[in-house]
Amino acid sequence: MICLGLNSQQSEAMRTTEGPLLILAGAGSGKTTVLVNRIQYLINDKKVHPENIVAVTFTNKAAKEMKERINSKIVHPEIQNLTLSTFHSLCLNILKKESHMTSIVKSNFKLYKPEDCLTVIKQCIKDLGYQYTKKNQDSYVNPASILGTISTFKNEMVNAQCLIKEQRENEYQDWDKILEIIETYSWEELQVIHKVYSLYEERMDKMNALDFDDLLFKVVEIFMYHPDILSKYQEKFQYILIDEYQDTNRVQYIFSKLLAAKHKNIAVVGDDWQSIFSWRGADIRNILSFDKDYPDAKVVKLEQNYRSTQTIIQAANELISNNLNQKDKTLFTKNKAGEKIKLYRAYSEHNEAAFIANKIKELREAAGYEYGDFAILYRSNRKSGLLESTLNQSNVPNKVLSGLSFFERSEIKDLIYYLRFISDPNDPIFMQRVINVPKRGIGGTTLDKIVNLSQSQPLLSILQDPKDLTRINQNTKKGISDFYKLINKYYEMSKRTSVSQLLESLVKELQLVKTVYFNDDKKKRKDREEAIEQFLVIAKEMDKKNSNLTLTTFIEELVLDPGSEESNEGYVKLMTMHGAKGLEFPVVFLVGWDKFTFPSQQARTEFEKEEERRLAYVGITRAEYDLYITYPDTLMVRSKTGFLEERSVGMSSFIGEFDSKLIKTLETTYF
DNA sequence: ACGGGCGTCTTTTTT
DNA sequence: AGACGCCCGT
Repeated sequence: MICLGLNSQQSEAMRTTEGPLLILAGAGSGKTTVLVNRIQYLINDKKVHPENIVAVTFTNKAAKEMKERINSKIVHPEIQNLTLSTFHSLCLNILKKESHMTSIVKSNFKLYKPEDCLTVIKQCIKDLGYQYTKKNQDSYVNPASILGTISTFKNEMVNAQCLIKEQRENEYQDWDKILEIIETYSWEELQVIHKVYSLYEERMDKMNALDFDDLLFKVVEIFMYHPDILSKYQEKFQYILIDEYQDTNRVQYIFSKLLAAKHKNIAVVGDDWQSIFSWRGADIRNILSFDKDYPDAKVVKLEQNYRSTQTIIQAANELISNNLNQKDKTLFTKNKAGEKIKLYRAYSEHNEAAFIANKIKELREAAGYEYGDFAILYRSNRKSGLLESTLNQSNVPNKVLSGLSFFERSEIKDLIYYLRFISDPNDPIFMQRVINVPKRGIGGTTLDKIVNLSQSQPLLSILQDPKDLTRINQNTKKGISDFYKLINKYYEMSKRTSVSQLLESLVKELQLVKTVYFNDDKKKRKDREEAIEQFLVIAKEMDKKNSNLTLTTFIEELVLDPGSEESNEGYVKLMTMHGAKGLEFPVVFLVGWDKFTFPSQQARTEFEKEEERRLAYVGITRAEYDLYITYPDTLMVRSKTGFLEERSVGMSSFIGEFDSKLIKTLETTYF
């Protein structure tokens, strides 16, 4: 088969179907095209059944994009049997199928979001006699950082017991790395971590809850202890494809390795230059040493960039060449030199935002760009607010992506937590979020009492008859009773009605905007009503798509993929550089490239600094034609004494890392 | 003693 | 936007 439109490396990556294959795909080298072609080739030419292929991506966005391209390109009666999903949802499905075969997870487990886990952690910290507020106190334990640490250990397949023993528990652990992590903590810190981790495990287990990291960890445990189950999946998934391999962490790496052990038809795609998730446990060594794991691996390099101008590629190459530990490859393009990279020094963050708003309007009028051609990328979400409001003031249509999504809106969150509590009315975490929404006279103290009591008796029975709660006043009692009646009603209803019907009557009964958000101005209230209406539409659509949609499945989908936001055309897109990975835009603004914010002050080790540089590389290579880099000269910074002060910062060191001939410095102006 | 309203501080990056 | 501390009303 001659495949027009693929260069020889791309074509080779497509045709090498048997045995291990490493595809090193530079930015903009047509990676997704190759993957889709490869799947098509497997199905049409190699006659592989779609059900025997699994393609794993990192983000929902990537999975969605690939699905769309496969559906429009590949015609096959059983194409829906192809498994294409993120690591997490793949593992969720495996766990749901296998939970009855093993004691590793209970059937009917539920999934906790990070914020739910944080609530659990806080309670653990408190119950162990530490404090999670008041930073200056001796007994202070930072819940977020403990949760991060637990996540790190779970990614390394270390449970609480294994942590305290400090002994390798199974052959899949990378014990050197684990020791390295352990060494970053003092003995005292480690004791605290161990105590909280143990209690956290116990509580999660008791509530029958799994966190995101458990999804992978538990599947690998099942594979380890049930060879029959593993072999079933090895037979099913004979052809394995893993995208963004440079972002895999240990447990994902082991998962892939176990799955591929039998047939060894594993193709991984990645770019070590774009590895930006090590803070989440991603281990760049997984891609760097793929050829050591599979000595007969074939390596294909996709080095031609089809996305960007010469200038952009040259700048990106010069920047990344400052990193030492990386695979030897190049990135080149046959595209035109194009525009120079524009550099703008702003007086302040306001001035920076105003410049961008102005420039977008100007380019749209003078250069024929649409609003949808622009993207503004920042290091941290903190930056989105100012940019968003400045663009709004200038009447530039825009959308903040990947930040606070639709499902993060508080009225939608209220409803989701109601649904979650209805789906499991014995869950104290879900209850806490809704018991006093709207106000029912139940405050922190009563809540604590209820939660404490729920350790020894079913939550629902406490709410039904709060006789064991000491000293509660009439008003509070009434509130609890009202809440119980409400939940009980919908709990019963959920057994019979569809998700959307349930949600619809819940929305009608709660009247959230009237009862909770009555203090908002008119416009905001209308906005909330519309969001709720939109949520109802989403529920209806999901009901329609899946005629036996259960409340549990509905919730799982929302938890695991809350960002199913359409990348709307006609809007300027705002997102983090992390969020922009895999995307491309005709015109890109990289904002906040000042010394203080980028590279991040938190990045202290050489390794972390290199990761910041890779992030810069990702940012630069998102641009097709026109790239703007901006930085504020002064920044409002909180000093150590706690006061906000204006500090003069200056430009990021990264800007000096590429040839100044590539840069055109723009004049600083007031707007 | 308890709930609720209001002011103040803080926020890397994400499945 | 959320979490938390402080103060006032019941």
